[in-house]
Order: sequence, then structure tokens, then C-alpha cells
Amino acid sequence: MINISKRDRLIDSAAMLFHHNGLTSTSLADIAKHADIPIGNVYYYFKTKEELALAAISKRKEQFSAAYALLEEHIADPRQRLIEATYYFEKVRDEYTRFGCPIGKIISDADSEKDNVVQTASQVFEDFVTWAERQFRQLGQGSDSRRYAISLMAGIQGATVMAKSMRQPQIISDEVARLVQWMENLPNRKIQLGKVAAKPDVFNAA
Amino acid sequence: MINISKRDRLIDSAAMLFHHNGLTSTSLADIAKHADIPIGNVYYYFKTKEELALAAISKRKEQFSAAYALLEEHIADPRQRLIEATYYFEKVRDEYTRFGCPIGKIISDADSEKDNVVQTASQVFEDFVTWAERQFRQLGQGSDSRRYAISLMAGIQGATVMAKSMRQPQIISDEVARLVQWMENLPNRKIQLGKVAAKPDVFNAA
DNA sequence: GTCTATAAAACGATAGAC
DNA sequence: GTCTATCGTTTTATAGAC
Repeated sequence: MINISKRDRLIDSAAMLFHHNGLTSTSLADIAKHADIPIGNVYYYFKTKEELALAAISKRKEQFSAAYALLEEHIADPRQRLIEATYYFEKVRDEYTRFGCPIGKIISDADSEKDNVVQTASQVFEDFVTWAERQFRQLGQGSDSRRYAISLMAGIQGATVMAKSMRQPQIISDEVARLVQWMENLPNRKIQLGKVAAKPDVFNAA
Repeated sequence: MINISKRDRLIDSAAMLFHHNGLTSTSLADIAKHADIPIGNVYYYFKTKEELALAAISKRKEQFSAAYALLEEHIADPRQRLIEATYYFEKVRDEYTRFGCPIGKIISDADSEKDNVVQTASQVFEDFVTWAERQFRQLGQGSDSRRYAISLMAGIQGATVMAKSMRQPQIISDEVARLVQWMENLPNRKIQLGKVAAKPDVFNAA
């Protein structure tokens, strides 16, 4: 079994440096140096730079997925889940103002649509949209749900770009506040459970 | 006097390639090849890659500034000016979906805040915000004007990132429609000229 | 598994002939 | 002003000793 510790150190260093300095501008030498591993040894764990980048983005992808699961576990109301997810970006607003969104950065930088790394980064957004859409749907927003989910992430991404450009974290805070207010005022069109067409409990009926 | 034509060809090729393939991923060899100029000759016009990049971004900056001037010249109503400016992004939505926003891309990719290229790109956003803020102010939005101006560009940038990620130009169209509707419904709080405190015409008074 | 040395190519930039 | 040849460095990636 291969050494997990060094492999993880490489992934974490890569994820951080890709976020802060960009995918193209970060060399394997930079990553190896930050992880305190000789550059020749990097290739024992990852055959190419793309493979390491893929692992770094995939880790972020799974971290976000884990966060959705946690929200579903601890918060019953889908509206509150969406609001809590949005507040996450308030917490990281200073880092996002300095370095941008780690995912949005890769999407923007992407030259080719065929690139595996970009496709994985896109999947992170797709995962968020899928999750948020489900929350909006549970809130009774029906066919608007997907549009709302995309609009939610777009709001964050746009605010991040402008905050980075103008070096004003407040821009992210303002957008988070706007989005939260919007979601708080969304009418709950949810069909109340038990009020309509509840399935007969066939097991206990007889 | 130096040859304008070759210099301009280099700037145009650089601007296009930076937009499509990114600043870091585009080499001087790529630019020289696209402009059909030997790479050694590039350095007669621009001493460094940064200098060429600066010229390319500056050209975009001036193109946008010229567009604002045109809007002010041909449209009397500040609301219609803002709406017309927003429709611009509807026109370029397919290109933005494939390659992103040429300015937003540079801002996102930027590693260091000290970089001259990034500062110039930021200035393009700043110019837009300053212009849009003035329009909102003329519409009587007062102290909200700057926030609105930033929010307008943020909407475009966020939609562009999501459109590129999901390869759906419609996301940009939806956002443009949302922004236009928002601006159409903004109440005009403008103080009518001539209704308040008109200066006495001292020259013709006596 | 780990590390040094180095290959092979790409890149920004320069020298110098014309 | 134009172009060829090339320098020096960085980058991804490999070979091979330990």
C-alpha cells in the first residue's frame, strides 16, 4: 500500500497553490517544495501534473458534497439549508477577495472544453446546482428551482470577481445579504405533507 | 515613425489569444505566429510580454470607454443607457459562454495584486462602475448608485462563469433579462431640472 | 518507496546580420 | 525596421542509484 501521508500532502499543497496562484502559474516544483517532497518523488504518486490537479479538484468536490450531506442531516428546513450554505461564502469572503473562488478560477482559466480538470471543476458547480435545485423544489418553487439554483451560485461568483477586482470584501457580504433576503422572502409553495393525497398505510391498514 | 500596422496586428492577436486561451497559457510565439510576425521582431515593438499584455488590455479599456461616450451621445435617458449597455452582453453571450469575459478572466487568473496587467484590467471594471454609477445617480438612486453599478457588473460576471461552466448561453440571456427588468422597474427619484433652486441668470438679470 | 541527476521541450528575451 | 539564430531559464517528465 502506498504512503497516504505524502500523497495527501501533495494534494493539499496543490489545492492551496492552485487556488492562490492559479493552475497554470503553479509548477510541480512549487508544489513539491511546499509539501517538502523532492520533485522526482512527485511522479511516484502522480504520473502527470494533470493527474495531481485532478486529485486536488476532486478532493474539493468531495468536501463540498460532504457539506451538503451535513446540512441535510442537521437542518430540517430546505430554506434554512440554502441560507446556511450561502453564509459559507461570508465566512470565506476575505480569502475569496484575495484569491477568488478556487473552482471559479479554474473554470475561468480553462482554455479547452475537453480538459479533464475543467470538467471536474464544472462538476463541482453542477453538484451544487443539483443540490440547491432540490432544496428550492422542496420549497415548492417547481420549475423555477433550477434557474434559482444557478442564479444563487452565479451571484456568489460574480460578487467574488468584483470583490477581487476592487479589493472590497464588502461586495461579497452585500451579495450574500441580498441572496439571503431573497430566499427568506420566497413564498413557500410546498404542498404540506399529509394535507394532500397521503398514501394509505397499507401495512397497518388491515 | 514606427510601423503602426504591425504593432496593431500584434495587439489584436494578443487580445484575442489572451481572451480565448488565457494570459498565462498564451506564449509570445503563439501571438507572433497568429500575427504572422517573426518572434524576434515582437521585441522591437514591445520590450516584454507584460508590455504587450498591457497594450492589449488598454485597447479594450479604450474600446469600452468609447462605447460609454456613444451611449451618452445617442441616448438621453440614463435608464435606457444602462439597459442598452446590458444588452451588449446578450450580443456577445455565445463568445462569453465559450471563452469567458476577457476582463473577468484576467482578474480571476491574477496571482498578485501588484501586477500592472491586473491593475489595468481592474481599471476596466472601475470605469464601468463609475459610468454606471453616474447613470443610476441621474436616475435618482443616490447613495445606492454605486452598489447598484457593482451589482450590475457582478450579475454579468457571475452569469458568464456559470454559462461557461455549464455550456449554456441561456444563463447569460436569463441574467440580462433579470437585470433589465430590475432596471426598468427602478423608480425614478430624479429631481426634475428647473423645479428646484434654478440659479438666477445673473448675466441677463441686470 | 525515496531521491539525485538529467533529459527534452517550451518559454521569455537578446545579439547581431541585413 | 526586419529577421535568424541562439542564450539562459523554467517546466514537465524520466532514468536509475539507493
